[in-house]
Amino acid sequence: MQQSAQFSTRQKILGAAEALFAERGFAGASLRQVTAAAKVNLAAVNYHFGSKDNLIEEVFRRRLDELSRRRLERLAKLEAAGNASLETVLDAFITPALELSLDRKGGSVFMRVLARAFAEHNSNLRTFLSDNYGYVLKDFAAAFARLLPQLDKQELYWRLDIAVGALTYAMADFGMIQRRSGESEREHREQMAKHLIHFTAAGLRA
Amino acid sequence: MQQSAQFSTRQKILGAAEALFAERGFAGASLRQVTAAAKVNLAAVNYHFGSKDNLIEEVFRRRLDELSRRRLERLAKLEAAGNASLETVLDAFITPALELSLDRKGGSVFMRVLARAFAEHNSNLRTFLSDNYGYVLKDFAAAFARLLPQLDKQELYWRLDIAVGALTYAMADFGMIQRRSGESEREHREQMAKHLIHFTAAGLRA
DNA sequence: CTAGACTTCAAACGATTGTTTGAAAATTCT
DNA sequence: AGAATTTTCAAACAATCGTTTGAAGTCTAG
Repeated sequence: MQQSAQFSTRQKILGAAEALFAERGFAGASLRQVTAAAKVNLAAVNYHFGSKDNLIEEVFRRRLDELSRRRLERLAKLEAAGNASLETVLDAFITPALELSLDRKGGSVFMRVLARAFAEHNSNLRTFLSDNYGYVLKDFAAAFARLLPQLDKQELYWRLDIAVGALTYAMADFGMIQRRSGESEREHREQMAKHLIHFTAAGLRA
Repeated sequence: MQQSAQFSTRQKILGAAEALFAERGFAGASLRQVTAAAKVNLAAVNYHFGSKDNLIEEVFRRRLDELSRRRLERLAKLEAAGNASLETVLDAFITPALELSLDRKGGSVFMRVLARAFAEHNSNLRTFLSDNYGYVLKDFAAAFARLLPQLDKQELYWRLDIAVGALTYAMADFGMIQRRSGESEREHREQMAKHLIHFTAAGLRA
């Protein structure tokens, strides 16, 4: 009957860690809480991941490898088809994250974990993310630069910085808007994506 | 010689706690680290504040009481003078925070602590902030509603939610833009405020 | 000056932290 | 089947956590 039986110990730990990190933060969630939620032995974390810090990095790697791939794939398709606009490029960035959020296997809290990482200002974690996934933001920044040739470099960077903030915050569901009753999770997320693209595109080209 | 001598034990603890909470989070910063940085005895925290949770709330109270007062004061002045526009109302919200950031007495990290609180999704902390300072956001939301009568309630709430995200993220300095060499902290912050107002106003009225 | 209140201090409380150990159990390979 | 490898487990490690204690120190009012 237990759903978790079909997952490996590794996957059970990653899933429980992701949920608890989202809820309590990296320092706030202990390995005992994680292993209890995953219904595995405490020592399994150090056996499979070596340390808590490595577990944290693995929580990101599990989602970000595919998320980055899908984002860049969509972006490349747009450019190849000559369909690149502020709206479609923003869509290429947002939609893969939205699909991840709707993924049955617990992807719905990962964006919250990702936003937590932004708050860790000087830690190894931000360096890890920047080193391993910074190229994604770079490619998107280049696409925006092509679409906004009238903006000088400084002006563009300011706007992209603000746009990343709006996207990060909204996709982590940090805001106060709750899903309306009678509205499915999918509908709610799609509404959010629609407004997010509209708002951010206007801010970028203002 | 030591600058801290002019501050009371209470103030020294609040200042050190604010800085360490910004850097390591609430769970990540221990009371021993806080009292060591403040150069006071460990027991002083429980003597003056009762508990770590109370200390956290007091870190917010110390800044937010005045910040909220100044924001609403500016907003009221705008409305009295009939000068309310998206730009001026956003300015009323942002400028007091900018001034706080430039305050010599360590206000520069408080906005980062505030953004951390947004990541604590279900904790007592968000309830505390919402209960005690939620009226500020409510008053500003009402002002925006008056300025954007063409938007229905749902549409308006979505945009305000996204705007709050952009403001929170940017004012916490979570982004990647660094202060340029030869640029003062004040100039940097003022540039940020200018771009933030421009971007957000465009997003709101798009 | 002295009594009383306020503040600081070193030390210790039990609980919890991440990590390690070595043996038991389960799995894989020949 | 048995040998070898991988995985799980209960137990313990030292370190650190928030909090409490009671005595020593500092300050203020009468």
